Amino acid sequence: MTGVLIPGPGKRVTLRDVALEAGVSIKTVSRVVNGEPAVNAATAVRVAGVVERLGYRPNELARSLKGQRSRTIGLVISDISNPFMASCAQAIEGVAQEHGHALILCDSHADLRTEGDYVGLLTQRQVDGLLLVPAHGHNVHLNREQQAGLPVVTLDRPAEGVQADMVLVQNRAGAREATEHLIRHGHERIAFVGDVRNFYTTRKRLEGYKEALKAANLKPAPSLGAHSIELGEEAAKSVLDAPDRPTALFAANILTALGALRAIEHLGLRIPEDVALIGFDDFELAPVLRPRFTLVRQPAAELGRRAAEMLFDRLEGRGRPEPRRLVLPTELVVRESCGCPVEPAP
Amino acid sequence: MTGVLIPGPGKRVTLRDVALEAGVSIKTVSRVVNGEPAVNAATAVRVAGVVERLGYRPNELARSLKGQRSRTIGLVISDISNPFMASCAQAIEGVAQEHGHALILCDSHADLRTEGDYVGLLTQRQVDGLLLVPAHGHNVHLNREQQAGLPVVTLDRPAEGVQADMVLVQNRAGAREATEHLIRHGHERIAFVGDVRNFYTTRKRLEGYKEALKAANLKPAPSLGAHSIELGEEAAKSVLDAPDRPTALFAANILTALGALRAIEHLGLRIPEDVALIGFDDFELAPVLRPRFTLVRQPAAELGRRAAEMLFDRLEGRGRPEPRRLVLPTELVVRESCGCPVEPAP
DNA sequence: TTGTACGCGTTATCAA
DNA sequence: TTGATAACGCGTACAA
Repeated sequence: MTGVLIPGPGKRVTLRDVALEAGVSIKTVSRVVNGEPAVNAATAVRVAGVVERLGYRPNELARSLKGQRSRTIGLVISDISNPFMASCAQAIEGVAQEHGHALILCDSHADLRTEGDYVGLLTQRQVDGLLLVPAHGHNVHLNREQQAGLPVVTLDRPAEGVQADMVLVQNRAGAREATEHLIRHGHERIAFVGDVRNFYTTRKRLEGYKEALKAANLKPAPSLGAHSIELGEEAAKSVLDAPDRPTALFAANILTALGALRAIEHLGLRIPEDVALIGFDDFELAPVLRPRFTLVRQPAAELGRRAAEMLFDRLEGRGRPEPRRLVLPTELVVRESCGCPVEPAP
Repeated sequence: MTGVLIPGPGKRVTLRDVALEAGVSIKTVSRVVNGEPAVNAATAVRVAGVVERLGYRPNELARSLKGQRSRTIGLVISDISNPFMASCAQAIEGVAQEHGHALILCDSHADLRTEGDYVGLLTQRQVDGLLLVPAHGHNVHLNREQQAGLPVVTLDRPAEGVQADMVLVQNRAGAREATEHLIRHGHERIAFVGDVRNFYTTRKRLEGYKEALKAANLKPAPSLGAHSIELGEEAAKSVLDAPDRPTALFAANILTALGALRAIEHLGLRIPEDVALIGFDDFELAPVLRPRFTLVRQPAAELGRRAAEMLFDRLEGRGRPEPRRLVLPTELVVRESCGCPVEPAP
């Protein structure tokens, strides 16, 4: 026995230690710790005292190994530094917390291979379920895990090549509504600046845009592939430099919205007098910009929350076995960049 | 060999299954899986084949239980939906990944009690180390874990009542530099709008602000307690409504910066002609605002990265035993809201 | 080169 | 009401 009272590194107190100290069997300690009924009140109190004094904490790893469930879920997200994703993640973390589960965070950087690696790692860690924002491509790695019985819920977009639960937002309807709003302002040449074409969200928003134009007998003018603010700026510039300059722009995500903003300024045009502008995907500063930014808002927190809840429905055995698909409404937040009258300062 | 190739739900393949199928002992399979040398090449190949065919994946939980290290670290962050924190988290996740560790994400919502609960949960899960953005208050719960040998690194601010490694940014120097910049523009009445006074970062920035004013023989005019955009707006309004209106404002964080922006507009003042403005804490839209926003930028990703690296230094036994403290430089990004000449559009 | 036996810390079974 | 003992899946020590 050393003179040191503070336990050295790595010396964790186990059930055995408590049992020894309290003069009972480890099972009795286990019972007390887990609040099982069949324990003499007196011994329970005594054991609880020792537990407290020694600072015993159950080893969750051992519990998991024994119990076949890790009380852990995995989240593979495409980019946590994206505020939209961060809000999703925050909501997910909250739901996991409520259900007594830990959340392992993985950032795939929207790379399919990285995503696959992460999914593998997570299953090795015996996660009880998986939430993911799938990278573009064929998410085959999910098949294997699903067939092994791992519940999977995707959010923001569906996984390809796999049948999984999913929670989406109304990309098509949202884009359509925004475009219709521009049409109602009298615009006839409305351009679309969007991200990479083979992204699910880009495609859907493009569809909505086209639908609206078609219904009004107008000609679509899409420009795709803008995967950064810079590319968005270039795309917007070339669109606005065309001979028959569009009088309105629909920027299908935040990157292109900001890029468009820069392009418009660079060209010396005014919003909304020369070019009306509507974006997709919320950002905190939208109401601070001048003119105030009109956009299609996505319910980020709710997206995360509902996806997590859907996962726990599975984990807790609720709901039908067939894949579920939930689509959340977007909201057109009308401010000024679309050409609507300036609100009085609040 | 059964006829069913696809394992049913929950039926995880174990070393035993592989061993049985390959006609070898468990240990031999283990050797093959872990790439240990002492294995006959032929059997190694055969076993590897079975591993592949059965889709065996080592149970990381069992490994951890045996090996006394979970290859998992915990991150307790105050608010993941804050872009600054999200960038930290992203960098941390990357470093964890590089070191083969999983990252458990916990959002304390800046609540001390929640933080304590999370720290407890994480140790129960046998995390190898802890990263946290401590909530305000006495972070006593850390003492216990630290004494049990758990490495802890805090970021953005120090923990109170505990000696732990930490990575900070130069709050004082950054604020001082910003204030000096305003002074150099000729301002003599420079107000400070900041978050809650007992926040470490608020205090340090306030100190820097005061230092700069004192050196110039000017009188400080701080307004504290602005813990939301709305409160920031009110604070800025009351400051700017005072009889001797300040000609410049230093907004000590992003919330107050946005609040100030609103207040200034509401009062019908112009930036920087009527009020010059400098903020603290970067945001993506700063260059998009008009006028372009001058601010003190914090190296969020580096903060996260360095903190994580510091943790792994400990985990891998590098470095001295005494607590380390790393302070990263901030950068004054001069744009227009401070009164500097308008840059030509790029 | 391969296999046996044990232990990691828990919970579950069954007997006392 | 309690306790010995066997799992959980893996790695380590030692034998064969």
